[in-house]
Amino acid sequence: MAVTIKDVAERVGRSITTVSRALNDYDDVNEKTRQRIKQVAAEMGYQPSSIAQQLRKRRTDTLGFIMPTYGPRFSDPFFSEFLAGVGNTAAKSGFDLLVATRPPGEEELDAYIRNIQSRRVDGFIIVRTRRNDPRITLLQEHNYPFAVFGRTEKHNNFPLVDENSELGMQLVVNHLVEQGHKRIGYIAAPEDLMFAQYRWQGFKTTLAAHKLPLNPAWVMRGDLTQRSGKRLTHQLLSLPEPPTAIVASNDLMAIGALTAAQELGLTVGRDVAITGFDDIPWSENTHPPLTTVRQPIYQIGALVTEMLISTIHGETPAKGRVLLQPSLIVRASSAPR
Amino acid sequence: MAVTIKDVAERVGRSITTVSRALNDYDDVNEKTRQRIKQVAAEMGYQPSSIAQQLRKRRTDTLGFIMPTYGPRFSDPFFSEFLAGVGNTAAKSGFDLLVATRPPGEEELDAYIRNIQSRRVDGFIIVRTRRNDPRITLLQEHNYPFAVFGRTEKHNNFPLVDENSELGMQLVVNHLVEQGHKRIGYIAAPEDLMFAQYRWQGFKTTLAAHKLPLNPAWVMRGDLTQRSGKRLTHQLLSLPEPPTAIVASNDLMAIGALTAAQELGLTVGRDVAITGFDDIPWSENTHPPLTTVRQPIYQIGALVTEMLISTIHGETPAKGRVLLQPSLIVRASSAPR
DNA sequence: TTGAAAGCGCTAACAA
DNA sequence: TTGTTAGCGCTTTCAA
Repeated sequence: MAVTIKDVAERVGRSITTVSRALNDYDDVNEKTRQRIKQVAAEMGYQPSSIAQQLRKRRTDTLGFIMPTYGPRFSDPFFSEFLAGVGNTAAKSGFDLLVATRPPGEEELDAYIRNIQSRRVDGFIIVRTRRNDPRITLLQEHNYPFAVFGRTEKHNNFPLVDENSELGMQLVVNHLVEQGHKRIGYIAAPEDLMFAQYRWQGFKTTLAAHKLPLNPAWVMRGDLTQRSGKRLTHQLLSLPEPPTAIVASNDLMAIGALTAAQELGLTVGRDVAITGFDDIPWSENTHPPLTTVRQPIYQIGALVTEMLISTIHGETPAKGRVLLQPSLIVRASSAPR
Repeated sequence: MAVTIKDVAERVGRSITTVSRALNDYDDVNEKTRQRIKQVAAEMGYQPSSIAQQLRKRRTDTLGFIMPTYGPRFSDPFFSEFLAGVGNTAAKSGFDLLVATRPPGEEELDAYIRNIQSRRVDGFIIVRTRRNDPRITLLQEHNYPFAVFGRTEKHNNFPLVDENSELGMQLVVNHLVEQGHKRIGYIAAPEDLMFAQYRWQGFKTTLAAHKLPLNPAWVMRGDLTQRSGKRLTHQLLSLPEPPTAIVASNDLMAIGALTAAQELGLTVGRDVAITGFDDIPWSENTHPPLTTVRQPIYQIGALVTEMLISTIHGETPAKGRVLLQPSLIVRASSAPR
């Protein structure tokens, strides 16, 4: 059995109370006593039971992160990088990270409710916001701490980090127009995702600013996977008057689009331009390398986590609402015509 | 404040004990009483404090998964898929999942020690075994439950799942030989990783079986990243007598190799064959699509988790040691010459 | 500077 | 069938 504070107390010949105070650096402990206690505790390999501490202190020093996933074979690279940002930052502040995966929907919300009611974690990290995000509604109703990557359609009166996707799309479209493209197609993201809105807005607005046509036949909606990017691109490029450039709203779909274009015998960059969004690590290793918009996922994860921890500590986060400016990464998939 | 068992007890006019027993379906509770208690508990939104339960029951129903990661921008797709397998399986058995990321080394081992001593989790999932894995040594010394994906150099007297990499490499080499290749290069994985050993063994042995030469100049060692695959392939293909086929010991390095070959103006599949290992999701979307060996990562994650949970429950896992048979996925990167 | 005692919320042995 | 009691391991009053 593991060594408890009682074992240490008996060994030192002091009370449990004194041991606790010594170890927690209270200043009403005799310096010699403290040193001896610390030494013995170390020798015995004493480590306080985190469970007992949690019960007593009424906090868990644990963050909850429930990843919204669809199929089992889920491998959106977004998550591993974001997770690293969250995990490392949490660890730095002495927080643990409780992770779960749930498909968006009832089960997902149940998981939140159970974790709230059983006080399993001190707060939640939310990602991939939806237009009317039930997770946020729930958390606000319960007055439970959380911090978010992404905005929602409503108030947004909570700690959040988001990236300025409208600007990102503006950069993409400007770039394509400079390359001489006039017929630009779009592969949108699922409508309920908030970032789909912003990216689409940015696309539409910038197109209009250039007085370019927005042919409804050139607009498709995918599900963020390569598979759908590939399928939709096949459709786009088989139109009687196909677009000369295809803007995908994430990298995964853009990668699928590359495949589709090549299957049709086209040379991407020369015959058709394709762009992505996110700058996932392998977008620089696609063939040709992918023009895309950079989002610093790791840093965003870190930032959101800092905000959550501030909130848990009862502080108003130093930066309550951060909007990051993305940058365009031009690669060969949108080479000059 | 959250509702406790005491609140429910007072509301029903029964003792705390009775409420506890009713809710946990003990059979020594009057059926009417039980029904009433359950109903009231539901109405009040009562959920037992998991912390208090953990303290009392002396188990946490939580699994620990410390991911060995190098740089911060870590995005090995292996992990997200494995994590999904672990997470979903754990959830199915009522276990939570505590996740952390640590670079292999002291800090990593410290994290294990602290989690063991503070009894934060009931057991650990270990991945990416090293030849003499200090994590396993530690866990065995402390007699702490764990289950492993991968073998080690020594006894392997613990619950493990691994895939038969030797066979996998044999399939790869046989395939390349059938395509007429005689000069086959190899990009190895970091030497301390156990799977590097098996894959290398499989490669070497099969080459010898075909009485083909193993030119030391054709063997390179990478760090699993695309970047290193690319760099080493540049070197391999710049040799006076370059190999006509390059076997990479994982997909990420193979993808880097594709890029390098193309930068040198070669057509992969025709001028040079390149193969990977893992079948990560986007190996089918590379250009050309990558010939590789399939590992069912998600299922492996699920299987390891089941083993760990059995071990925690004090059972000997039904299958204590599983060796999965991999299969070769032939794609265009190794088309006939 | 130290210790006794209470109590966080729950389960389980024991008694009634 | 129900309730009383002890106690999991810790922190924190309060009193000495």
